[in-house]
Amino acid sequence: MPEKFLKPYDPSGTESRIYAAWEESGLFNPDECVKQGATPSDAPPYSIVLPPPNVTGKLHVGHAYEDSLQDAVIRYERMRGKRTVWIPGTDSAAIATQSRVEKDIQKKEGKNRHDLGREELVRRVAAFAKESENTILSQIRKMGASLDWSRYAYTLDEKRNEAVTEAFKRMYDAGLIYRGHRIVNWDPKGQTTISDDEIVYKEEKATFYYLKYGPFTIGTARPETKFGDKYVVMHPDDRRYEEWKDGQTIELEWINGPITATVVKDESINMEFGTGVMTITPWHSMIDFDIAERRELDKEQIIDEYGKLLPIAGEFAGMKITEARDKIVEKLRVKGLLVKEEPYTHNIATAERTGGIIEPQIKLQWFVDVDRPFVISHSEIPGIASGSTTTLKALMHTAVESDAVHMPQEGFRKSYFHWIDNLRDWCISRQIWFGHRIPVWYGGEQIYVGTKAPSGEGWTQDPDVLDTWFSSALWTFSTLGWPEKTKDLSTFHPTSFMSPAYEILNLWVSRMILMSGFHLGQVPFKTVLIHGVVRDKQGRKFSKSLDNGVDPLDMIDKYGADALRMGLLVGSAIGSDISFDESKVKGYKHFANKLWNIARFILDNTQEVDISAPLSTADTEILSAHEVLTKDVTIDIEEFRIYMAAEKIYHYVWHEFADKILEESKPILSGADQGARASRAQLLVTLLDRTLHLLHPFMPFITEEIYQSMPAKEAAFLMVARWPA
RNA sequence: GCGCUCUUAGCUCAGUUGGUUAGAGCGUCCGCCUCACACGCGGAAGGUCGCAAGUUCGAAUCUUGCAGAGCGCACCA
Repeated sequence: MPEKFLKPYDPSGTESRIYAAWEESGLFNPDECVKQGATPSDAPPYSIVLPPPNVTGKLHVGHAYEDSLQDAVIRYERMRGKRTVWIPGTDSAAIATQSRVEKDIQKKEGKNRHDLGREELVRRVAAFAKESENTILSQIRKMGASLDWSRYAYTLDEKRNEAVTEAFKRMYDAGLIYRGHRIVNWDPKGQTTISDDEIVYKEEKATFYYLKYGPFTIGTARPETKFGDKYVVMHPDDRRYEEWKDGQTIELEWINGPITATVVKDESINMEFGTGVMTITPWHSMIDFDIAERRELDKEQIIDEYGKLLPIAGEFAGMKITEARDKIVEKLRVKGLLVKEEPYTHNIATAERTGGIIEPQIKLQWFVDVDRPFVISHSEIPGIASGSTTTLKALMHTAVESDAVHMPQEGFRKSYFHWIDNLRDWCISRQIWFGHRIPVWYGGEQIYVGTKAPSGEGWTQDPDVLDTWFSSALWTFSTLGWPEKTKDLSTFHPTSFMSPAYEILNLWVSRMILMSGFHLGQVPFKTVLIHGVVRDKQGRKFSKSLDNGVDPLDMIDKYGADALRMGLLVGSAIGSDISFDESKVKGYKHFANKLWNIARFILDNTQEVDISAPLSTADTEILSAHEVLTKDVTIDIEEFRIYMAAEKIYHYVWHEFADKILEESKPILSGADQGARASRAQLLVTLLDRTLHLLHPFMPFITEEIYQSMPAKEAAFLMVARWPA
């Protein structure tokens, strides 16, 4: 027996050695598995693409949880004999990374991005990204993740950029990407558009003003936007305003003098709210914009990109809206236009990354049209026939509705449909510098869309970059070599399994379905299992401001990766939030040691006994109980009850195997009956061997380490040994 | 406002299709360094499974209502 068994289990020394051995064997790569005979060449494929972590620093326990879950699944499938591949990667996360680096530079050097210039800033951001990437990849290795590093991808690498530009061009050619003046979420602080999903709503106490607008009283929380309001809107069924007709014009005294206003009757008005009458500011309000679009009304800009009032505001021009508000209210009061004011609580939109208060603006941007019908040439999605006419929205809906994308959690399914049904066109251009540059060139009146710059003089490329989710949305197939028709693509796509946090169900999952559906006529993955967010013991999110972050590496140093994996997986129903409890991790470190001691006992007591002896009846019974466990655990994993599978094995190992079987074996092993001894020795070795198999997806390191010391091994590594049937 | 989720031991959480004395980790108390393991062993305390009603032979598990916590979406100017 190796000497190391004489001491308590030492994860730190073992884990790095084992991981190096795995990596060196090449067996994370399915092609290598086939070559080495570990997997039959005609075995069914099973693929997972790692949700690429953002290169914005280092990993947190949330990533550790995600890695544990996927690694358990992929290791199980590999042991089932499938051709498994788990593809690693990282995400440039355009806006998140750039704003992170910009903040750093601002703090340390007092410079902003314009001081540095585009080239220099991008260089600095890329350097930071590279550094994070290295940190992150080493962290993932420490977790024991059995990723095929030979297929590593980065959203901003050359291959992925090719996929992005190609995808853009194809969608543009199909009329699904267009450039247009539409209202977008403008972040005056970050000086960029952001998507609906990058908005955080914050409650704000404000004042609600009632203003005299000719014969009407209108309500508003934003008097500073009202300068240009020349449409007064009410519901067509509102009896109170029956005498006013749609299109009728009225003269009235307004903030900066007399104006002509037009009455608009529109059903979008809520009669119950305020006075039932409002004026609209289409340039700075989503709702107003919709009304203006529908009724073809004029739109006028009041506030500029920096949140300052434009000349239309007259004497208030150039003021920041926040300081202008009080002054404008005062003027209204003086002019007798202020009827009353009352306190009011509402949610204001702020930018997630910069904290800036969102000011809706009409801007010329690039959009993905989710409602425009197009002909899908090839489709494998049930309910959408090849050659039929569909829309991106229908595609996203049908993929899940038809169960082509299996979403077993009913709650998340509902929430997905709810989101899809309310979806608006997706603004994909961002006014930042780090990311995939929009593959569009302008030459005078001409527009050129292509994967490379057009030949000839006088073309300038669009300065904007794409929303980071555009490249992430291609992830399941860009990682497999698309747009080339690679063997990987035909073998491993659609991927088998995806497990994102519910936070990015809409941001990412739906958009992967969109892209994969349009470009391949396939779903991106067959099963999506949404998991929860890891929180601290008080149920709070991990954040820098609370300083409650837990570094997975600290946990690994203290307890080992196996213990961390178990601590995260066991007792955490997938989908609900996970409270991170260090004491739990500690408990599973003890469990690892327990297993270690079981192995020591068995290896020590079976060395001088013939372990090929036939089993006794009693021993066969114990073995068949183990088979029941195996069956149970197998079903649990198949149905993604990973947490239950792990707990069952835990319970078996400690309270059945160690407490009962081992204890009862002691007198037999030390007894005089040679037959019984041999039989029992054989039983224990078999049990240990099979248990290691079952436990391996959850605790890969210690199980592999013990396996390497087993008297007879079926495979070079437990990692590629067969799952017991 | 609409939707979703949660409420089980002192703490953090499991409990798969309703079925025997409701589980795990940590914590607490008592006794043990028993020749695999003190990262351990033996024993103990601790839960009217948020509240109320209903369905059922039987409910932590299904239905309804109520209370509390959290999340998502949409924002009403």
